[in-house]
Amino acid sequence: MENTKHVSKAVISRLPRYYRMLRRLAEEKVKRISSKDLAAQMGLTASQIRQDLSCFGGFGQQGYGYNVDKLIVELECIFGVASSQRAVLLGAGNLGRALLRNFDFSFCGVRPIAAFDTEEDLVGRTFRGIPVCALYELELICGREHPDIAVLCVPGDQVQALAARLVRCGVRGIWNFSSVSLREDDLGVPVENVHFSDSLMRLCYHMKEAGAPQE
Amino acid sequence: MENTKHVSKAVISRLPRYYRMLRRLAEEKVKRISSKDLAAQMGLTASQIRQDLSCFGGFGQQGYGYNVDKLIVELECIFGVASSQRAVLLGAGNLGRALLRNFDFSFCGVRPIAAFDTEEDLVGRTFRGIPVCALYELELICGREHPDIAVLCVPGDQVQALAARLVRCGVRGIWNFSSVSLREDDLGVPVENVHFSDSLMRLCYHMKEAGAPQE
DNA sequence: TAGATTGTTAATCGATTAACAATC
DNA sequence: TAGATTGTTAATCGATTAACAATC
Repeated sequence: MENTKHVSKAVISRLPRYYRMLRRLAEEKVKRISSKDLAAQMGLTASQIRQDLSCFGGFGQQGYGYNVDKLIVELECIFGVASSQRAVLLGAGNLGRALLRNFDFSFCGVRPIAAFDTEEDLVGRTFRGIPVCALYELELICGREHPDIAVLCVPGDQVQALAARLVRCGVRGIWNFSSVSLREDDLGVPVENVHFSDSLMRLCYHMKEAGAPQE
Repeated sequence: MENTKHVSKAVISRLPRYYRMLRRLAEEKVKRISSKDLAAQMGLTASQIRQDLSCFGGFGQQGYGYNVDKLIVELECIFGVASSQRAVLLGAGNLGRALLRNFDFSFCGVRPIAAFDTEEDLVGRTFRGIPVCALYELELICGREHPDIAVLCVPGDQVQALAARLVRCGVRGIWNFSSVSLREDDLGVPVENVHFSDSLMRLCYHMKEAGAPQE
């Protein structure tokens, strides 16, 4: 029903930022906020915030602003946070383990249920209560547990084949940390590629720009 | 000199993707590529690629396309990859260690020189040859080594103060993996915030969209 | 009631695409 | 020379900002 209007990519990439800021405000016991104040805190315009939110409904109130807790719930609804997606993690190397141990999956409404690796020494161990299983058990365990999301932390050369295998296992979304990009068009399910190097290169670019003018 | 035209944010965020793709093509021994072929492989339009690159100069040749190796060098120039930035890493927890061990800093022309932590058991250890130092030595070591970039992998509540301290130590850019966003306007140096949760929430959004229509 | 602030419409601005002369 | 493909200009498209009536 909220699917009628097309929501642009730009809007979608701002929504998680709104959500983070609102969760922080809620923690600080802020009960209400105007688009004006929210904009100031986030470095955006009030107009843009109202425009973005109005894609999904009228969540505010004239003369009052937005109720922080209510808006959080609305955003969780938009993202499906409440529906608690189940995730499997592929590759329990340094990065995979760092995610299992440190990343707050529940913030996004995601719950890791198992990790997989080919490394003998890792299989059987658990990290924050999540067991590492042997990769050959993937089909078996997915058939039983029906995970929604696969988190890929494996070397780049294995990613393409593994992603296809996971889609056959029924996962409906892929969160890809490997160095090789995956494409939704190839796989048939939504993909988010996380490329650390892109971010670091952008930083280097901006540093170069910041350095150049005055010197 | 390439600083005359203003280059939009959208262009800057595509440049690292071009660079990754070209590096991959170079590995596969591809010597030349047209904007048309590059666009097809990346899911963009040829026009956009030519427009983007022309912000920085005429790197192609009519009737031929782009020389892959030459274009790689041009992009490295744009990002300052060749100048080899030196980085310190703050917080040698799971994520910090995962970066030190796995992430290919040199791909971006960055070289980690030291890590810092307050944890006694970590101080003195090395990861991939990078020593973990005590945090109280930060000013001393920065005074001696003049790092360009700080990589922040510390808990959210410490980030703001630590970032300011690093800027006083002379770092010119901050790569922030903590859950709290930093802003260039507050710090006076370029910042890249990496928010895993934003990416995962976007994935959840797209999964919800993909699921809704047919069912 | 008066003040504040929304949701929405219209105006502006910027980014992407299309077209094509230039030229390898 | 003919074919291919660039860099750039103009046209289109979309996203952001400004303005304001509606209303809490």
